[in-house]
Amino acid sequence: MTDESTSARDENLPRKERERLMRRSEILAAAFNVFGEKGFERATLDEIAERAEFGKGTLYNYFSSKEDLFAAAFQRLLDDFRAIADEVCGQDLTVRECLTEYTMRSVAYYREHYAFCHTAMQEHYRRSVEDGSDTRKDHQKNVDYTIEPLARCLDLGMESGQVRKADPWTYAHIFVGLIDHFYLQLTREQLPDSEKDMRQQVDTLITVFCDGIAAKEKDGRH
Amino acid sequence: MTDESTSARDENLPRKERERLMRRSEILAAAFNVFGEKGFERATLDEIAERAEFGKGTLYNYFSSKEDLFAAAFQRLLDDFRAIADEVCGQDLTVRECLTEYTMRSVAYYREHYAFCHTAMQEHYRRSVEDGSDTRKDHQKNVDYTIEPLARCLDLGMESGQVRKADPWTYAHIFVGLIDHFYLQLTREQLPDSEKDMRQQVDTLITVFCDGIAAKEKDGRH
DNA sequence: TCACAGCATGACCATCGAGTCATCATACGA
DNA sequence: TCGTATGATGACTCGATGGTCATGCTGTGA
Repeated sequence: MTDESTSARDENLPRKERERLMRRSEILAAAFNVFGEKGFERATLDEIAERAEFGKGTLYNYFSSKEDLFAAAFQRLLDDFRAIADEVCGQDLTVRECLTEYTMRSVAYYREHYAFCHTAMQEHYRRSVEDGSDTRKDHQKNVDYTIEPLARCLDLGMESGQVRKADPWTYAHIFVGLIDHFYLQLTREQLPDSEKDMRQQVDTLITVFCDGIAAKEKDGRH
Repeated sequence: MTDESTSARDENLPRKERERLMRRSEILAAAFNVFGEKGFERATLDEIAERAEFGKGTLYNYFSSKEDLFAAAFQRLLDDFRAIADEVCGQDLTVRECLTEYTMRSVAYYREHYAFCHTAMQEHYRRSVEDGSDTRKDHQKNVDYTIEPLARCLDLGMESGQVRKADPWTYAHIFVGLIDHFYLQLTREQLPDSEKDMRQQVDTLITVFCDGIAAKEKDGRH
């Protein structure tokens, strides 16, 4: 739902196309809000259309069904997280800086789109148990997509000697587990508001992780 | 949903009454399953009735609405947790034994009724944000009800010098936060199956907590 | 200015499910 | 055995909502 995620993709398209994407994006934004507030079932297409300032029929010019609209919103969520990882890892940072930055930004994103993140996780879970598919595998695939750049970053860190040699994906998953900690705090509204306090907390967590994965040295200094 | 929670309340009632409670309990059990599998909105009274082997109309002789049925199921959940706390704290145990036993049993309960616990938390959350009431306060009231015996147990521990003097409710809440750790693992299907391994994990966690709240002594021994 | 393509629209339809109630089965007391 | 009360039942009602489509509007190019 970041503006960048919209405009970045539009750049040099004919106006018609750009406008169409714009409208699609507005519908998606409304869907984010309504799905977030009401959950999938209680959200109505009428309300989403009204919020987006379109008629209901218009929605069907952009999405084939309520389910499809939800899937698109969910995909947007994944893309946004992936974009954060891409951007952070694209800069020339140490592994530690990378992880810190990623954590700060993704928690900020969580906070901003808290309601939809919540609904998305619920519905995703419900869907994966519904049709008997393996929950974990499906979920894992999505998580992997969003953090792939982090895994690559860790891999590079291993080659450059910053990080202990191991499977980078394993470390990436452990890292995500640690971030969940913040997500939980968010749910309980226990997260500090100020950027400074937040950075302090993130730093504590990153220290634990970085010490845990740091290349072993003889001096063992923290 | 424990059998005890049903029969314990029935003891010496006239047969009519007992049967009525029994049937109510069966409906509640079906509701646990269907709400758990489908979530509140997707669950239908037809299915709940079918599972309970009653006609749909019969449900309305026991509960006034779908909402009411859900509320009753939710209350049953709280009562069951409360019953665990009551029973554990009723025995003559040290604080540490109490907490260990409570953890083992509540995690076992979580595991058995995982789906409904999940749905219940989701819906409870949704409801509390819906009507603008304060989420945290409402949620806290329910949590407090279920762990009240634990708070009392901690309070006694303080008087008998086992536990550092402080607000027992604060400690009780911290303790619940720690248990959440297991709940999360459960969600990810990462919890050990064997009783022995489980007890091992619980012990680790309890040690952290007990060391943290132990009355301060000069020798400072772990 | 006109014709046409593309798109927005909301009235309409079909489905679904919560909740009702007339009816029927059963138990029990007279 | 009969009459009554209690309670189970599922066909039915009715509102809500996902999805459709005939209509009309707007912008563009001739």
